Amino acid sequence: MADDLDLVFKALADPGRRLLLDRLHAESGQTLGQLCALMEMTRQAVTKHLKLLEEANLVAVVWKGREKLHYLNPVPIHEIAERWIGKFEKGRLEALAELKRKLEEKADG
Amino acid sequence: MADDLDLVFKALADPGRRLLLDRLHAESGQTLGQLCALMEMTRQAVTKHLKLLEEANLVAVVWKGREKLHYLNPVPIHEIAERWIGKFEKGRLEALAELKRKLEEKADG
DNA sequence: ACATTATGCAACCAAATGGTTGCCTGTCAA
DNA sequence: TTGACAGGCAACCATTTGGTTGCATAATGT
Repeated sequence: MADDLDLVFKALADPGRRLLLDRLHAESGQTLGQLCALMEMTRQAVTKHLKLLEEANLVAVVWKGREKLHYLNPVPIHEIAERWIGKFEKGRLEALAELKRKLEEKADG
Repeated sequence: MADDLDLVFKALADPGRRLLLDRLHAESGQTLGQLCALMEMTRQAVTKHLKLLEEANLVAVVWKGREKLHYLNPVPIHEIAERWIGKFEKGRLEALAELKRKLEEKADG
């Protein structure tokens, strides 16, 4: 059960990795060293997080000499929004209304 | 770092839990027993998954006699879409264009 | 040429995760 | 009133996760 969608969800499940995506969104093309400066952990730990992001296709890497430049790939996040979240956004207000109704029924007895 | 957003992302990181949300989206008010029927694991394991979904506020529970009824709460998913994914959707095409450009530069040398 | 910089790779570790089994409790129906 | 049904709780287990340290290697600047 490690399909593409699952890799993306798992990659997004860590606050450190979400921070990395935030930083790459703010400024693309950052080196590993630059990204490490923001993360309170060793370079090797950051590398592991970036590896998961790459495997989920959320980040693409371009080597330039001895430097590893990182770029955000917006496609997987878009697909999650479209294919998965969109499904729940449809009928959202109805679901919310039913939830409220059921919670009130409980209160009534 | 276990704020609300993080709880939701972590809850969504498991395919079994996403399936539970799918099923509750399709038919709300299901009992634990009904939900267990779909999951190839013990009732106790399903209970643990549902607990995480409840803690993330993705699922609300109403007891009816000896049965535990589960309802989808669409609010957290909506907030993730608005507050987090929306940020990346903005400027999505620009990011994609830059990514392509950088990948081509690499190919050129 | 050589020291420094940027990074990779592997072994190791603690804690969290995802599952199990076994047993207990409360509710319903015959 | 008693048995079956719906579910809770706790202990336990294997694997994964998220981090570390130590060492190796390739590119760069002086």
